[in-house]
Amino acid sequence: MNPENKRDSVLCSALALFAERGFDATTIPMIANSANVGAGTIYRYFENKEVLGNTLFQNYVVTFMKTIEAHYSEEQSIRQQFHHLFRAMVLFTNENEHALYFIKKHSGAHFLNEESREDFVQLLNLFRSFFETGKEQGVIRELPSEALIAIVYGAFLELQNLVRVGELVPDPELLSGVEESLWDSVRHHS
Amino acid sequence: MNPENKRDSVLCSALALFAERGFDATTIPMIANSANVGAGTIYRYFENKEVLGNTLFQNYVVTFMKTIEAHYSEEQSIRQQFHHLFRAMVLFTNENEHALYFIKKHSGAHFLNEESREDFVQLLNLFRSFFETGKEQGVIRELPSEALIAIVYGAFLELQNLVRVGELVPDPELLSGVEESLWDSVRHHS
DNA sequence: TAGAGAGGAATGAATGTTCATTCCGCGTAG
DNA sequence: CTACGCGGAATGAACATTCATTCCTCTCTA
Repeated sequence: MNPENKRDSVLCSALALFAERGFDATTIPMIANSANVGAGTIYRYFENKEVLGNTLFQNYVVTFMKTIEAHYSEEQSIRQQFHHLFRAMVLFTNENEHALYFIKKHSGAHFLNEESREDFVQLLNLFRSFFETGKEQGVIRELPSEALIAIVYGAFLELQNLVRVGELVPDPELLSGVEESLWDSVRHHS
Repeated sequence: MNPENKRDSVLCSALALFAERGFDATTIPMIANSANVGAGTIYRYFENKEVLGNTLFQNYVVTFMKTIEAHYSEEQSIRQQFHHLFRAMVLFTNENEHALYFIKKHSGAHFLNEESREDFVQLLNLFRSFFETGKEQGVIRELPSEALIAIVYGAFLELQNLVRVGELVPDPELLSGVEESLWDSVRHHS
């Protein structure tokens, strides 16, 4: 996001700081400072720190879902659907630095309100229904969908974190290697 | 850990709370209350909150490494070594509730001191050398070891979290299914 | 066209609250 | 009786939040 106004500037700085240090370890003055804005200005746009956190969380969960849905079609083979899911995750990560890591780090956080939690459940449901279909077709491994999600989601986010801190460079070769690895972890092997 | 004295009681309560809510969102009075101890008593045993956090972190990272090493032998085949690594992770998880999740959640936290960070690097090195050997033998997929670690570590911890919150029951069938899934994600496929 | 004035936006010092940490009086074991 | 371990109220620092004031920009007037 290129901050074109103070509100966006606050959101943008808060996202980076929350992802880096966590919600609780980030202070309002830090955010104000990083956004080049007075502390009071933040309260013109957000009722309080929690609202700011929830706004960010919901924004990005919804954006993530849209990214997935935009690249998704139930017509295709499960393998192709998986490819699109994976590409959507990569795309979202590229277009929204810090966002996926912020979501992951705070998906169980205490400051989240009901709406944020529901949005997150919906996101998981996208993945769940994919795996359910795959298992019905005998293409996906017979494990609880929760477990399959955890494997792909956990592995991907841990990788994304390495990229974030610069320990890994996401060139095409690495990406396709990772996609294959994750696919092998969830597919049915005969 | 069965708290037999006040110090252990504090450690035990702090571990559970840090894992649940995170270091920053956990207050000293919360810990004192949960440990059935006065707030001041905590300071008889730990210089301050950071020291308490680092003590826990180092304790469990070291215990985790010991658990792994106790079940490890370089003589065996890579597949067998992987099995032992996996069982060690499960074992450690069973014997030390909350501990692995605490480690994961805080492995990049700002309160960690140099020593804690070094211990964590050592832990990762255990995994790294396993994967390096495996790649040399052509048994493990050609991906950077960092990436392989992230996949196994990320997936396992996300799963362990599901178990922790009760969404998944770790029966033997599930465990061996997960082990196979993770093995398929890192092994070389011909 | 210049200048005054209104109204919204922005600021950061001031406020009240919450927390880590300290301190002191109490009880208990030796 | 004494000394050590303990609890929890007391303290001060750091924080989220508020608000009186300033600053900007647009508009209306002479």
